[in-house]
Amino acid sequence: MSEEQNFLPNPDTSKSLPIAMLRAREAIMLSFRPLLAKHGFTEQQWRVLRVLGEKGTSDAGQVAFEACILAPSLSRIIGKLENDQYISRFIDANDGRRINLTLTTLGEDILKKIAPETQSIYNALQKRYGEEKLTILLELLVEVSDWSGRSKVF
Amino acid sequence: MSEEQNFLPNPDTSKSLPIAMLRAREAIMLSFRPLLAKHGFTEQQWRVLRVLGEKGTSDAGQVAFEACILAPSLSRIIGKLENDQYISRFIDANDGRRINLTLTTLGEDILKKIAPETQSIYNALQKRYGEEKLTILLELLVEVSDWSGRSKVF
DNA sequence: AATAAATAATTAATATGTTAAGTTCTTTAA
DNA sequence: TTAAAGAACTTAACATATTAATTATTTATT
Repeated sequence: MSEEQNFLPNPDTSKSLPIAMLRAREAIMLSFRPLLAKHGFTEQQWRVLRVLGEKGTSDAGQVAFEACILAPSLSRIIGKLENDQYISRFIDANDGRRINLTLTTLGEDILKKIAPETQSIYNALQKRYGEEKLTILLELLVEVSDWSGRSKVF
Repeated sequence: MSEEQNFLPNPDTSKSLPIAMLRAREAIMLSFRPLLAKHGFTEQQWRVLRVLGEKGTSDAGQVAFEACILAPSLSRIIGKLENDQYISRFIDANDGRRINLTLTTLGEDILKKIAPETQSIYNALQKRYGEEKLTILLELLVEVSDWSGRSKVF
């Protein structure tokens, strides 16, 4: 019989929202990670490429927000992606502080190659969990993150 | 007018479940981080202390699963927590491979001191987003992470 | 126009995430 | 019973997270 103490007044970890988000995210990423690993990308590198493919040329600040990556991390990530020729960066003509990022042809090609595979993985997840269930979950998550007008969070 | 390309066949990042989880988690953690920082703990260190307070003495594997931390990260974290006298570790009597972890008196004291503050923060979040909404969200998240019987995920 | 305040990005320092390799101990099987 | 397989933890190597400090540029003030 193990010694249970539980002198805590707050909800146990199984009812902790931040921990539940971590676990659920991990469960989902288990399906995606092998694909990314196969192509030699990390999650974060892939998010940067996706955002650039989606929004077109964008400055680092926009990419950081959209990809949910803090500025210091992004600096290193784009350094590597540029070095590997997937993106190129240049100073904004109207604001010398801003760095614009854009996909190279190589970056576009790899994106076009991998994106369909991620779609089929996502379809499998929808089948597994139920499409409407995932839709509701997504809505709730967006609601939580949009509470204060998503201002200055990143 | 910025150059939109969007040659991607998969859902845009605003509809990506993993990204939505990241953002929502970040929105929630914004409320908790200042408290932890005030006491000099990281999120992960705090999760380890919470788990030990909740479950009592546990081996490293259990703590890793409960706190949602991979084994290599946990090794470093418990090294620091032990060094700072919040926990102590000793080899299991029945299995020489296992490391048992337990809170020290100092660890229990700090837990008792901080836990009530986290509770009031959580109450504020419930008021902000609605209690039933958070409950539904939590249920959906648990459902996602429990899909394959939570076996061997960690 | 000169300077202070604000902004965008980077660098620095410490901690954690992730995968692979290594250690030690336990269990299995020949 | 002993060598092989497996399990639990640690170490290593590289990438990212987080906060603070720094640099360069722009905007606001006077």
